[in-house]
Amino acid sequence: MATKMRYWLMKSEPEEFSIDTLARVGREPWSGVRNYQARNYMMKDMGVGDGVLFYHSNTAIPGIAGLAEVASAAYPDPTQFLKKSDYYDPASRPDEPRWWLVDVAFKRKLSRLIALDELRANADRLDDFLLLRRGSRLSVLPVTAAQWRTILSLEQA
DNA sequence: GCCAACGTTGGC
DNA sequence: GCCAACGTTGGC
Repeated sequence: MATKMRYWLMKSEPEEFSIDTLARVGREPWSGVRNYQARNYMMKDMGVGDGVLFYHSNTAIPGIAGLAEVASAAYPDPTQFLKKSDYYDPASRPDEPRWWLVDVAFKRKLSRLIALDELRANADRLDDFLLLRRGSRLSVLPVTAAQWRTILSLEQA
């Protein structure tokens, strides 16, 4: 019996890794997450085929730029063991990795960016969307099926 | 276990 | 570049 499909939002700084980069490479290990809550979503709750809203953060107009999907089971983030990596974690041991990730595969770029401002303007239709919570900094967060549908309907507006 | 200091995120 | 919000670290 298939596990129920879930939906997520994953943030990336487009200067580091944008939806266009994902379109070009097709698939990418989501490395560098160093927050336990975000890690737990990837490690414990994600399943292959889950929907992903690809969000551009820390840029002139932050917002949802495209759609992707979870493309692998969780596995240890190799960058935590690479001394030269920005994501190196000297406290993590190979026999007990601290940081896990999933691969993410490109689905499509949205026909237009759905900006954070526009999401805020529709907050009443998005029922406590975690992205819009004050002070929210999570880089991986769950999206409900209803929120997913509402956001995609905004694309046509 | 408390909490001040520090580092990071990310909108603006 | 600023800084509010938040997470982590480490002394005690």
